[in-house]
Amino acid sequence: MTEAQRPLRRTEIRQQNQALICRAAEKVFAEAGFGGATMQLIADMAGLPKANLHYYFATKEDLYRRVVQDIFEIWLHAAETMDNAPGPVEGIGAYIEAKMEISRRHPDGSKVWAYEVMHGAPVIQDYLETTLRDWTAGRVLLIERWIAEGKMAAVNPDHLLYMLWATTQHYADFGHQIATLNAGPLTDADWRKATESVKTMILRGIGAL
Amino acid sequence: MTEAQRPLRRTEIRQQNQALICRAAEKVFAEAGFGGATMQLIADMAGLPKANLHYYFATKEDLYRRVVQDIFEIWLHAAETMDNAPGPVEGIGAYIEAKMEISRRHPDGSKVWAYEVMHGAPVIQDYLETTLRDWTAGRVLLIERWIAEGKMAAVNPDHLLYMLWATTQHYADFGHQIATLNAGPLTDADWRKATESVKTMILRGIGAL
DNA sequence: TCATAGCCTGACCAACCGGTCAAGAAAATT
DNA sequence: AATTTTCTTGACCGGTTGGTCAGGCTATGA
Repeated sequence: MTEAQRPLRRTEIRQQNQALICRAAEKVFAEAGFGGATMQLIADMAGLPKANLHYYFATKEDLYRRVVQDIFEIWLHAAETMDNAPGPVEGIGAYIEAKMEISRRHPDGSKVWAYEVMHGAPVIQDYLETTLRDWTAGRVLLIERWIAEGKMAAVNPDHLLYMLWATTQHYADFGHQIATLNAGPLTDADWRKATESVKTMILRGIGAL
Repeated sequence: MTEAQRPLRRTEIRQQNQALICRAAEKVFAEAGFGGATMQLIADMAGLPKANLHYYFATKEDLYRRVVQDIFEIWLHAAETMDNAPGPVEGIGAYIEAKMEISRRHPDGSKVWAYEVMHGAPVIQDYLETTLRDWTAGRVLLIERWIAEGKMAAVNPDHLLYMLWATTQHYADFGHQIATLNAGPLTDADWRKATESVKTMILRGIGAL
């Protein structure tokens, strides 16, 4: 990426190459799944010899785990938008916007996550049982409080969360299908319209509008 | 399955073995993706020697294509429930119920479809551009008529369809995640509650309730 | 009963896979 | 400058994969 300047520092080389490999791996894993991806393909995509990948990541599974964890981090970080909101219109509205933005900016990451979960979550099962479960439980309490305060209808909080995840991630995971029906990739305006549609339908669906 | 009775007819043998192989393939493709699945695994799952698979399906890709097409058929058939309905409450309500039932009965098929689309739909691209596009266009007209007749709010029909697909298929594709958060697979009552929640939120979301 | 056509399968193969390794190049340290 | 540590890479390996094939087996039609 950056043209060859002065010799790079050791730590820089490490970080830069690891990031380069992760980016390439994310794309290949998204396009082919774990089984269909090959280290050679990832190496070619990154512009490095295959043996160099194994210098930074001992096994294909280690590299895959790293990619999945990176996505989970991004995903969790966006989830914070839901907190500190006075009500569902602001909280859930902001969460939808954040998740739609991730679907747009990190479609490959979203796909790898989908692959992983569909596969039975062999790598991130513990995350599901700890971090995700805790986060979900906290958000359920938040939603129940909003319901008790009369700020939204008495919907089932779990299924509301599933709907939020499903709808927003669909624009990444099934982006190819949407692009085909749309006769081309979504434009800026398309994404704005999609986000607005999702927000309106869901917020009205939970009686918050 | 059926105990060895009288010798089977030729056509019966063909149909029976092809169905057996397809069922096994669906499961393996869903669990491992196209790249991760192996003909040996599918053969073991079907209880047949690997060479026998190649007698009925020339290549792994042929078998995969058949599995994807079978799912598409089921999917399309369920889509008919939306027609001949007086309004969105009946039409979309029935469609949600049908799709939730498919997610429950054919979770593996749904996952293979998801894999295929995430992969860029190399096998069913033509279906997307013909059959699915036509079906979608027809349903968009139907929804626009309902809107014009004042039976529902003026939502964007495309994004409504995406939401329907995303939400219902999520219960199949991300079933493992849901089961983990739910501390176990969904029961009959759980599925009924899920279907009701989805129906209520979406129908209210489009102003049909 | 016999011939034919369709079904079955163990053994095999070339291609490819993830991963190793030794030897060299480059940077850091002394 | 010398030495050590980290980085780089072509060549290689055992194991697995999709696919083949010859030859045996079984139902069917005459």
